[in-house]
Amino acid sequence: MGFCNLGYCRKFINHVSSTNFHSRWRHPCSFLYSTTSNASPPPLGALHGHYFKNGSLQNTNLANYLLSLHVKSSNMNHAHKLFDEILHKDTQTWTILISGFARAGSSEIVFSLFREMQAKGACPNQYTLSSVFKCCSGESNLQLGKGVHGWILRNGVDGDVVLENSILDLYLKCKAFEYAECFFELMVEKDVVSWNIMIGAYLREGDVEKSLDMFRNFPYKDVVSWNTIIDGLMQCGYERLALEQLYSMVKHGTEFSAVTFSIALILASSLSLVEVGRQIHPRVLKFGLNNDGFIRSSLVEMYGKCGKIDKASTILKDVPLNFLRKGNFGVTRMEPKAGIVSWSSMVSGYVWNGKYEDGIKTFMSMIRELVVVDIRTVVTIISTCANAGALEFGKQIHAYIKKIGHRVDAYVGSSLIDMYSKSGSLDDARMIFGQINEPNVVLWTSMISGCALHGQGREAISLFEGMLNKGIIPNEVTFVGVLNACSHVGLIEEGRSYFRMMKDTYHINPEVEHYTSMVNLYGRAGHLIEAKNFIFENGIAHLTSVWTSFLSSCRLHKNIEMGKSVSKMLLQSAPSDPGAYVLLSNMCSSNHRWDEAATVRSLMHQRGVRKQPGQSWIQLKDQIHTFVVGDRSHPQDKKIYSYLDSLIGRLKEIGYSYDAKLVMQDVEEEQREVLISHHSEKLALVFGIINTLHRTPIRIMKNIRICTDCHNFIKYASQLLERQIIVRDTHRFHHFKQGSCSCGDYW
DNA sequence: ATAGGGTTAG
Repeated sequence: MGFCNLGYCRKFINHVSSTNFHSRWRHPCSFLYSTTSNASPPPLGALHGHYFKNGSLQNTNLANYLLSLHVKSSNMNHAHKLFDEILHKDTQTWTILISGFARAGSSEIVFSLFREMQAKGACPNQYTLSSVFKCCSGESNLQLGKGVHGWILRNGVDGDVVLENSILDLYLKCKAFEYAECFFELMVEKDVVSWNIMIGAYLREGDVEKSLDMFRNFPYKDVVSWNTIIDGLMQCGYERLALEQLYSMVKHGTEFSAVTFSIALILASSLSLVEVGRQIHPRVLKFGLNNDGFIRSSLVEMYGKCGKIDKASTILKDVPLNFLRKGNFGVTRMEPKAGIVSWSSMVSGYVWNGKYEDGIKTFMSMIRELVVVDIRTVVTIISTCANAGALEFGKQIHAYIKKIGHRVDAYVGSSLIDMYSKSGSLDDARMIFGQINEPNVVLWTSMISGCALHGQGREAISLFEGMLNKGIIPNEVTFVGVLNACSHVGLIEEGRSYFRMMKDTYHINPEVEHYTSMVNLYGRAGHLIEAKNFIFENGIAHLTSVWTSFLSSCRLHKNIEMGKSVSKMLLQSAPSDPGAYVLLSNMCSSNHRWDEAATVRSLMHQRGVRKQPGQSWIQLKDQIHTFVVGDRSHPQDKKIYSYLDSLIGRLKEIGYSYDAKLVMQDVEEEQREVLISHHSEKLALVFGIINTLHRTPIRIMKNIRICTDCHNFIKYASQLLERQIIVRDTHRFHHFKQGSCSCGDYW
């Protein structure tokens, strides 16, 4: 508490008072505008070159003005270049650049500039300092923040309410609550921002009562106060309460801001109040806010949730590709933060529509255009790569992180571990994990889940034990990983005891995922009775997912009677879920009960239930190639099919036989054999074989589970071709090598 | 120049 007393010394440092940021902001070149009021201003690049040539950059004021123009148009790479050319840098020069990078969220650059500035003997002013604090808050860099705060107190820099707010925010973001509360009490001048910071901080901590209390007792609420409380309540899971506040905001007469619209749209879609969302959309258009990245992404999410995918993708499609082009005057300019989000939502939107390729390509072109992409966005994209299983793109982004010199901390590391393990490279995931020594629960959980995904049950368990030894408290996600690990390897006893540990030692209430994992554990090991008892003992018989898992175990262990009774029940209670139909039909056909299988299929057809079309994809260099069953759309299709036919023949010679039973398709019976030999994973595999060098491992991703025939086929292929073949299905990875699979045919 | 919208693991 050494520097709790905020009696700033009134000693003015000369340059602080003499540097009036705002008055110099417009002044030096204003004549440019007055003479050409209607014409667009000359391109900034030309101005820059002009001044460079005639030596104007020696005039610091003029150079600063030019610098500020670059920063205002978010052209940070130009700004940085100009900055290097300015001969005599004053405090303002540094401040303009630093605040620009702070606004863009490039904290690392801000920190290094700040250090450089101090080393060069330029004295930071309150504007520089609030930018630095903003970055410290963003990165939760308490150490640096404290140091700078100490420096302020030692040097008696005159602070204003803005600076104090940024300090307050720093301590709250770093969870130094006692200190922050004391700081708040002692603030000489508090404004609405100070209150909003406090209210927001309590909500982040989940202290709804305290924040609501503060909010209600605060008479000078502005639109941000309302946004904060509404969004915070929503984040804390109090969606109804949030909606109430939204209504009182309207009653109160506070005008909506862009943020309010964005929050309201998310609220509407999370409460499934599609009508509310639809009412908001035209108002968004009326306010001209449809170019706001946040709002756009909320609209996409809302329409996506209510099944209007077309509408959502239209909203995405409206974004011109040069929307975010930064820099010159003639082009639409956006606030950098919103720009990054809009861009990021565009990438996510593509992914959400299954257009991984477009999404990641957009990212790559963005990197080329923007020098600065903040790390949060990068993390979002890494998780996109993880879900797409796009190893090559993921690697490029990993390289990009190295290039910009960002430290791989627990946050970034977790997403990289997830990306590598979901893309099939557990070794790379292990390598990242080995490089980070942080007792972070998410970090450890990603590694545990990665092992589980690859069937490395023992490794997952030893990681989990290691984590406990380090004193890291596991959470509910950790247990999902651990239980999955047990169920993939059939470690019944361990699974049971970890489930108990979760409830008794860590007081975590099991969620659907944990229950499903337990039912999976018992069921896959063939303990069907125990699985059934578990379901009833835990009162989870109303959950569709546990029965679906149970049903798939019935199929695995060929217990057709139990399977049938469960399916019947499922077809009644969840008639629109395709899972039960598919499983039941497959179970019937694999037991040669063709008629019953056909009945199930026609019932499904009658009820208009459609199964998710199976897709497989494989990445080759910069492209993802996607295949569906019987796909003829690929440019190499002739080559693929003829190779596939000859491969089937060669595999049959070494023992592969076509497995007739199984896998439902919405087609006539006689087409069955043809179809099965043209399953999407076979096409993707052949495409991979043709286009890569001998012995290169092949990685294939699938959006549904791999069928028995394909599993068998790939086993033989891995033997014949001496290739490692890695397949990711919805549940786990299969590593095929020399004729066998890492799952031990247990999936 | 400070606060609010998207942010890693199931």
